[in-house]
Amino acid sequence: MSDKKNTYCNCLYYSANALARIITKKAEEAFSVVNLAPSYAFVVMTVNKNPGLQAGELAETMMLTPSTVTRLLEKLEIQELVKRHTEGRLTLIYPTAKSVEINKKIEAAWYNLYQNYINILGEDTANQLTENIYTTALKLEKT
Amino acid sequence: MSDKKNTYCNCLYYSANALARIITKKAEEAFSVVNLAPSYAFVVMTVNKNPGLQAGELAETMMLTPSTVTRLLEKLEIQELVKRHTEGRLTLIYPTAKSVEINKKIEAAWYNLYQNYINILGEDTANQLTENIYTTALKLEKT
DNA sequence: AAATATTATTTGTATATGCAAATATTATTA
DNA sequence: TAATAATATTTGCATATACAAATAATATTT
Repeated sequence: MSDKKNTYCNCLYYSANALARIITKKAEEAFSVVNLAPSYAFVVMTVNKNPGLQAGELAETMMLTPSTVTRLLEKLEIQELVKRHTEGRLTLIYPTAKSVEINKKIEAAWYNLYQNYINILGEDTANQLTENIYTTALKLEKT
Repeated sequence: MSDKKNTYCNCLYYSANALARIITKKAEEAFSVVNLAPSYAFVVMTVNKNPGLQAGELAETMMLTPSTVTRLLEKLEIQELVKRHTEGRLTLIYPTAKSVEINKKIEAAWYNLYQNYINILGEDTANQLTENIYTTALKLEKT
């Protein structure tokens, strides 16, 4: 029984995905107050902070593929939470009245998410792990 | 620019998902030699090692929801890589000739995945991180 | 300047995953 | 023993994400 449980826990693929699913669930709860799935909330925050950002830059920042970002932007545009402006082959993204209006709520939700998991993990532990995970992602990405 | 990159890297949701996507891509490559997406490969390995395993146990072991496991099993059954046996309200899962036959290949692929990332990260570092991620997932799950 | 290569974005399609509800079975209580 | 509760699995539906190909625009070369 516990054999089964422990067979794969030393596999980074397995562990990383398990953690991602669990923390995503928490993030969904946290951002539900603004009716946004977490990645959408991140797009809105990022665009609010960087008006005129290129779609490709956003993809790189979020470590998502361009096609995924296109899909996120499509849906956010329908909700009037971003505005796309095509300039030549570039797509520049801008905040909207609505996105600016809810920005504080989004950031508060983000903060609540943070509080939630540092309460469980401890702040230093959580921060160290997060940084470790991030730098690992960067290392593996470059291969 | 690098502001944008660094805004979210201290968020566990963001980092964990980024890492999961990247390592999943590597896992997909590794398991492509057996034409299986990683989660399917894990199911096959697990069932080969634990014949008669319950669907729910498998879900718990893999930290996936029961419905997801049902979907995985459906598709594996079509490919004759598992056999489901309904006993009352339980579903017991068994290996097949085919799944037993490819088990060594799957385990080799798994080992290659491991070699791949420990080459980049260093074995001890990778193992420590993996364990850290796993125990964190467990902690957060229980909340 | 025309031809070609590079770059940025979008679109068609596929898939993994989960939630909530439905179903089916077993256990418990009255 | 009949009624109810608990448990295990499956189904209907929704969604995030990616790959590969298509499109469109700019840069480079000849």
